[in-house]
Amino acid sequence: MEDSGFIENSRTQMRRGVLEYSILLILDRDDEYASTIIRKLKDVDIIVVEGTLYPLLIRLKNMGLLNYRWQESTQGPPRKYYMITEKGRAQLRELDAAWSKLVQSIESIRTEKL
Amino acid sequence: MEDSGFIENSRTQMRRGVLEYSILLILDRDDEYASTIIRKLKDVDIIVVEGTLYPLLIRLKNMGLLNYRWQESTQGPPRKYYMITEKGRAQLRELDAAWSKLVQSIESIRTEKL
DNA sequence: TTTGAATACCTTGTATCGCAAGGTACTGAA
DNA sequence: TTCAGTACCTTGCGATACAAGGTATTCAAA
Repeated sequence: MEDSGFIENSRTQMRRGVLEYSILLILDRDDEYASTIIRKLKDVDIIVVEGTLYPLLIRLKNMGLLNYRWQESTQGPPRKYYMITEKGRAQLRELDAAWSKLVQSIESIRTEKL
Repeated sequence: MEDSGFIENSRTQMRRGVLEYSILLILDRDDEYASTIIRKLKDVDIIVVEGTLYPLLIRLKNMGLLNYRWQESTQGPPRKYYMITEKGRAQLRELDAAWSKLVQSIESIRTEKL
């Protein structure tokens, strides 16, 4: 790996850490299908591709955190709209806490409360 | 994977994302050897074990972001004190920016600036 | 009616990386 | 000289994001 690959790599790892969290946050607001989720994440510079998202959605669905319904589209094949379940919301609240804690932790290191 | 393994798993992934960043932050303040780094991270609830840290320090050293010197200990074998390099500091500044951006991104999703 | 472009969903193979577990080596005290 | 404590390092495994490629549906244009 060459030089500034390090930064890109590190950035990628940071993004990975919040992927599941981000998706649950988005679906907590509205039901969405894959392309919209990808676009919304991209809008805030969290780049995700299909090959990452589909297996992840399926995993979350199998864990009972998400569900989906098929919905017709005016142009193109039907879409799989994912929605968050009650169980998903419960987990989301825990992830909220975990994220806040992590932000605090980093802040502690930065300000030398060690 | 069973039920609340999800949260623990997600927490772990979040931590992973900031590991390199955390280590550079710590070494930006003082030179440290492995055990101290592990303790400082643990103090802010970022759990890391030896098997994770050693390869990581070696990788950062090979990339020229860190250096080390041997230093005697009053009890036990000599210690490998790691210190950050100029190059390391430069990359750290970029990670600072990347981290701030990510915190902003999550905040955007949470507050619906989508 | 058939072809092709656009859209959507999914799978496979690969590389990375953290972690559990286990190994080596140095030190000082019993 | 043996043992406990400390420190450094490696190996094998599992999880997972991503690149690349595949299938299916729709609609419009030829």
